[in-house]
Amino acid sequence: MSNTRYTVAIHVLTLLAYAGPEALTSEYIAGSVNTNPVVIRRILAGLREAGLVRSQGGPGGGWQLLRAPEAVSLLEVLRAVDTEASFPLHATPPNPACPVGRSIQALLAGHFHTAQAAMERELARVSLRDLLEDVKAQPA
Amino acid sequence: MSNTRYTVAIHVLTLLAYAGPEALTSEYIAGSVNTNPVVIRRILAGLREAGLVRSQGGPGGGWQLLRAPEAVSLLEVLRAVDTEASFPLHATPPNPACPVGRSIQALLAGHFHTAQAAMERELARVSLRDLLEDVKAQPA
DNA sequence: TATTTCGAAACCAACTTGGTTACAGATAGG
DNA sequence: CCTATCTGTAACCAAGTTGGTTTCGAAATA
Repeated sequence: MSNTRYTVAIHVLTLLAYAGPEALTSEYIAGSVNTNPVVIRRILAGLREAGLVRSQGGPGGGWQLLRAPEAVSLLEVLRAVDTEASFPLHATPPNPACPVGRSIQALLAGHFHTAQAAMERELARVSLRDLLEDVKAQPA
Repeated sequence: MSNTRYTVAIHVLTLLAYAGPEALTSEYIAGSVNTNPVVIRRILAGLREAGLVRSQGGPGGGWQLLRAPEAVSLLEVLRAVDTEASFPLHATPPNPACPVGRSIQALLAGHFHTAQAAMERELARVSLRDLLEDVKAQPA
């Protein structure tokens, strides 16, 4: 997870929640994120596959959130953009003739999974509504 | 954290713990990890700066663990190789004229920090000794 | 002194990343 | 049915990262 797509995805979804039922174009969204509309469409395409948003072409079209903001957790967004595992293992398989090399991957996979699960538990506790409320509570 | 250095570092430290007081050369270690000795030296150089290992040149030289295996947690190893933050924020700063763009980074930084702290708490619970015991408990 | 080992720099191919251009297709609305 | 406005997608790019490799100097041992 060494890319910014997760952050951008949360940003965009919060923006859609902020906009309510109104559809936002990728160009408008790109203006808030400060990037290119195609980048936004790429990320939103993944969120659409996950069932979080829908898109509509043509005039007046754009993107809308499909769920209530309180029903979308940061964990769900992570799963939707999930690039892959938190901790990659070896680039090339370790030497199976070595006792450590033989077993280290399975051992680490277990510990890494436990650590990641703890992280995900925290992300599951935060919803788009939480973010939305904090945004609205901001001083102008 | 999208590289394999953390995994390799834990592998190497476990190997050093397995070897006890005996010094292991980067070439021998590379044989277990199945990579190039220079790659091993690069990673061990960082662990030496963190005070976890020491190196010695010349014949009979190599690398040794400086601490008792039970006194080295996976969290400490992570900190020693730490490439950087878990969740990178935006590539370019969001639009400050947008209410969401203005506040999203600070909000996410907080939530990401909480999530990472939970992950680190789990990594802190596992020591090199735990790994060593599991390796030794392996069937031959 | 000869051998072994680390230290460090330089270089490389492969891959990822975010950004950009370009254009086809769909849709709403007059 | 035309036109302006959207999305969808492919293709391309520069920049950065990654793991690996070669090379050579320095230090240490015996």
